[in-house]
Amino acid sequence: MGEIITRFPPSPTGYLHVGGARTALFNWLYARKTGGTFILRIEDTDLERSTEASVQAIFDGLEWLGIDWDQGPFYQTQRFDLYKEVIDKLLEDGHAYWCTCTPDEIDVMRETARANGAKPKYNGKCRHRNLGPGNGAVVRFKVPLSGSTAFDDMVKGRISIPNAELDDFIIQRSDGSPTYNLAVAVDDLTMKVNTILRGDDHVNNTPKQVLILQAMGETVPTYGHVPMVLGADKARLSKRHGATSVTEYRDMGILPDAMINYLARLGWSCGDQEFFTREDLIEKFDPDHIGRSPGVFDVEKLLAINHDHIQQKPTAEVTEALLPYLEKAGIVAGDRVQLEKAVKTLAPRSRTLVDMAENARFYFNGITGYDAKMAKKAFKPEAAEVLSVMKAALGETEFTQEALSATFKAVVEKLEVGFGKVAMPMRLAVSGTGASPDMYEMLEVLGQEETLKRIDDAVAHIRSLG
RNA sequence: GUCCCCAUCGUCUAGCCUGGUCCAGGACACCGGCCUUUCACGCCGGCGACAGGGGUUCAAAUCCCCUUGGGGACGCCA
Repeated sequence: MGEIITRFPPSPTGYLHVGGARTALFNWLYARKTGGTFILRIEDTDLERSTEASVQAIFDGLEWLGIDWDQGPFYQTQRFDLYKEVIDKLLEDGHAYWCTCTPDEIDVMRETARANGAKPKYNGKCRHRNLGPGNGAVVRFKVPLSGSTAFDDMVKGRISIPNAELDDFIIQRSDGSPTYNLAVAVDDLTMKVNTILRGDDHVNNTPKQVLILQAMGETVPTYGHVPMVLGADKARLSKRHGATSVTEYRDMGILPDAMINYLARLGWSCGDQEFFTREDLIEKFDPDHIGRSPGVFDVEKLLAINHDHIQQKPTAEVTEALLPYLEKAGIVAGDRVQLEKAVKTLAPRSRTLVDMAENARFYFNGITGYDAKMAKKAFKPEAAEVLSVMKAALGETEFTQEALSATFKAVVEKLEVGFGKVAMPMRLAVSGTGASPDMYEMLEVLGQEETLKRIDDAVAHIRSLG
């Protein structure tokens, strides 16, 4: 086939949703894997619903995911002259005709057909009337009355649809604008797109596009229809199932690499492999392994894979990604070195960057109080004594894990108590809670000065209780 | 209603094209245990599926047919 040329053609009528993101990803991956070209095309022929804000939202979504394009963005509204030319040619060659039937008349046709148990279709009334352009007239494509139109789908195999199922669909609206099927066929042809991975919901449009291309005497691209993404109830994914916009997942603290990993594995597989870096995906993506059945979007699994990425990714990169979430949470981290150390302690216990930012709060913003349940156990009067001893010992300790460990051991021996008697008050004093990172790692991140200060605060707090 | 597509654990899936190595493998979730200074991580183990029925075959999750179920499409939306 030569160079693979794929495209992603969203219509700017809303944000980038996860289903769209996945088809964009598949096309992008295939182009990147094969060293081909990936085109972005904005399908804005619906002047009523297309908005500038949506275009921007789609760019934002793609940018966040790290999906870049080689050509475009092309806007269909800027290509009306081209569509017009093709439509005129189709008219001229007898592959299309003018129609003056009103929407109301067509409604009646459809009602009638439906009542007879047939497929609701336009009945071809104007097909042989040899009408010319007139106000309110549309142009319809002349679909063969018999036979069938087939194509070999990359994921589903050969698909064949009887032409009798199709009606003479509109290719030019009464306002002169082209409709979807016409514009797509023309664009894919002129942009030399040869591989089209798109949602399942387009299967029924494919014969129409094939027919247009054939009428133009052109060859058709290779199609691959990817099954839909469903919600937990197996219905098509929609807002009522929760977040459907990719940027909502960004806001939830999902790493872009985790998002594309999850999205790729939803409907595509590579043996038993679950974890993929971006490079892995590009190297291993193969449309042959796109599944044929629809899949349910499972946030739990997304969170799990996000956790894996948080742990696998180099600390410096996770730290960089965390920055905006810290800012949003109002957390002012210390220097970068300290922050990275903190991130290292937090990674195993954070499923999202939002979690991680929240878990980092005690390191940098100080503590606002002590967990009540924990305080009842750990802050008994004698704890003040233990903490004082710890403070003295820590004042002489170098804040490295080995030295810290040795100091704790020495204090425990000197006091002749269980380790918990020392660790519990310390943990609470320093973190404010009973759940924190490993003691030595935590103290190392916190540093000597801050640790001693917090111990003082805790001692004062315990004594104030009487 | 008509047409198109799909059908392996609760979920994502491997296996299916090129039948036997599958009394079906992995992951998420769930349950139990281990580790342990907390919470986690990690590790080990458990639960759990070939929609149903017919064929073809020495042999079927794998091939064929039917049924059932699910999804999609049927717009001067894309």
